Amino acid sequence: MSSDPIRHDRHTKAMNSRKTITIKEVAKVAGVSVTTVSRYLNGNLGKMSVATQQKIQQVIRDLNYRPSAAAKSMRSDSTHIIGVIVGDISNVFASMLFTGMYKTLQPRNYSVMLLNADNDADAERECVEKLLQQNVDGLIIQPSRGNFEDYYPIVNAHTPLAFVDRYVDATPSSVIHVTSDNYEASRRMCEELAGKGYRHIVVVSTTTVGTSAQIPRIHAITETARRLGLRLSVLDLAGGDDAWLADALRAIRTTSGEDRTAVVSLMGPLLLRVLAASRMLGLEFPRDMGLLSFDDWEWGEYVGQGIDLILQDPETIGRRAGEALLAMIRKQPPDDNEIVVPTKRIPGRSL
Amino acid sequence: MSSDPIRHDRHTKAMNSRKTITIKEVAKVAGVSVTTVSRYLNGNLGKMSVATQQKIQQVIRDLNYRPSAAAKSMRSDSTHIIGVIVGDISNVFASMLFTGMYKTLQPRNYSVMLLNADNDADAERECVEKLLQQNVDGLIIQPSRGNFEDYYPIVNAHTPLAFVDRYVDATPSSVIHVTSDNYEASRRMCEELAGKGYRHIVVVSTTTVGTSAQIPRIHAITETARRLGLRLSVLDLAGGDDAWLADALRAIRTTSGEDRTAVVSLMGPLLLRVLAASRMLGLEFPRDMGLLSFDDWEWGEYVGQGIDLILQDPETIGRRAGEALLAMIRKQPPDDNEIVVPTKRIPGRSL
DNA sequence: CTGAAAGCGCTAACAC
DNA sequence: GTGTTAGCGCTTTCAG
Repeated sequence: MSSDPIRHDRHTKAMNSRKTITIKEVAKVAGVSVTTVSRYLNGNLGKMSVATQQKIQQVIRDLNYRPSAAAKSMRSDSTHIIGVIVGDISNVFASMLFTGMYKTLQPRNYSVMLLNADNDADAERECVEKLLQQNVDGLIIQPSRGNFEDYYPIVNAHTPLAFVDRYVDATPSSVIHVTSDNYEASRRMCEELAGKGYRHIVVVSTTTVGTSAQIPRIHAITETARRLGLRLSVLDLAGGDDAWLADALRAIRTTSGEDRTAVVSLMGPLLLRVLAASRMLGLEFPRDMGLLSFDDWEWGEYVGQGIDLILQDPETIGRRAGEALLAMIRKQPPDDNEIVVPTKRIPGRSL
Repeated sequence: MSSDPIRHDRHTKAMNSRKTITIKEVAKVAGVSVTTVSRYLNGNLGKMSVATQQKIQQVIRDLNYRPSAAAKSMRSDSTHIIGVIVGDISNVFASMLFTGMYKTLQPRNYSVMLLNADNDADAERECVEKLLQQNVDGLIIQPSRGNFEDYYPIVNAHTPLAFVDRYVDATPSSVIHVTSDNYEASRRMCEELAGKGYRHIVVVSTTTVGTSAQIPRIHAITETARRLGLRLSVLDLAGGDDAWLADALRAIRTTSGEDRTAVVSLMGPLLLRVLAASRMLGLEFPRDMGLLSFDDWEWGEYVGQGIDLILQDPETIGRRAGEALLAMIRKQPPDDNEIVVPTKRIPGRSL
């Protein structure tokens, strides 16, 4: 062995291993069987002699051996991959959500495959299909479809599933569900506005997706406004541009008369639009109107004297979803599949 | 067949396929060989009779067959997965970068495995290892290490590689490299500040990573400032909090004397810190000092009367990296491996 | 304490 | 036009 006649460049730093090294070669070079190597790799060192272990370890280093995930998963039927589908990755919400998941999944040695459904039901179906073909161990979805029927393939494949952020009708109890406290937060907000003397609430929304978290918010606001005798207008921005929004706001101001008006934006990106429209109109908050927005991080704090916010906690949503999913994968279903993550009211100077 | 005596629930919507369906079963049920099914699946319908095609398609639907990516990749030695490693996913930059990559990769039917290196060299090494075990078809990395030696395993595995955003010493020309025009943009900015009458530049940086894009920016600013005879201070925030920054800024103001001072923040997150510190001090821009920041999206536009920005285009960086990488995977190396994506100067009212 | 060998689901020669 | 069959690299009984 030490007088190996064949030229090899194992010593070269930039070694160019043409052929992929397999467990078989490791076994051969180490002078043991593949079984033993496999056992070593999986920490299954029942009563393996220390000498053997060291030998194997040495050979693995020398040969630069790297186990093939595909072959492994084929036998063990577990990929240690979690599939994640979000509505729109360019959104800050999605990126924080992902951060949260990652923090729980990575330490447990799970990898994440991240797909974007573009808030589109068909695209989402394809994403699901792709991930099922990858045989992912679990799936976390910010759903773009409203009815659970569309997710049957996942259930049939026996793949643990968690929904985050949005609501899906007829979701079976075996599916994990993690959202913000949309309803409660909206109700409290309405009561606060009324307490502050606002008599007219203008909701700015954009319900591009039927499953949007904006829906329960609108419900809560509607009910609470009715109960408290507040006037309510809903501006759905779908399609409209900033100028359209500016017009709408101006019209509303006119009709408000003596009533104090508060504009409520239902998500971070909408706040930007409201600010742009207000700038066109020369509106100032809270001088001319009150302003409050749902949001995902605190940039609004630095706008003007600070915008009043209801802050979601996407990172926690992601973390909890990841934890619950891992529990399911381990066949230890969590006690409660309905997880609600509280939002936080950040006071500003726009009310 | 129509009088199948065995009870099955193929008609049930929520069918519970216990066993995984393989290509073999499809073949059997369709009354053809596995080869034929495989050919059908891969669109390799040389002279396959239309009848056979339809039959197979039908059976695939009926059985709810889903090809196994692992088995496929094992034979074909290609996973159609691209590994992506970023420094910090919670960063807006990373999320836009990812968006850009995704837009080129997804239509070409590549999936993305996204890992976070936490701006840490060791963590990054593990990420690389993991992705190589997954046998990814290509790798896009926002590098956390400064020397190319550390990336040899990737080269040895013959995996196409692209670096984005940051610089790695001694990178071979076979590796793609996509960055902003950091140097040029910084030089132009200095000249602009001088032209506007600023005599003192205060750079706020945080060089947590040795490979940071902030380095070339600092270089360019240093050189240009010297050439133009501007005074220059560099505040490295590493470790310091907002109060520390406030103190530093106050001290600098004192020493500035009659010189007009401009604060230059080298990345978006730092701008937040500068704003927080200024608020503590009661500083206003541009009344007391000028302010300009590098950033990744235009939120600064809405702060005060609008912050002067140098906007990066992370989405384009990601897109270009994805395109070049795909070209390499197809053995069509792009003409130029050094891709520079221009930044954009967004005028504000803080200078 | 270790090994031999079957087989996971698929592709691609090579046959006919 | 379609079928047979040998592996891809690994885990895991079952046997010593």
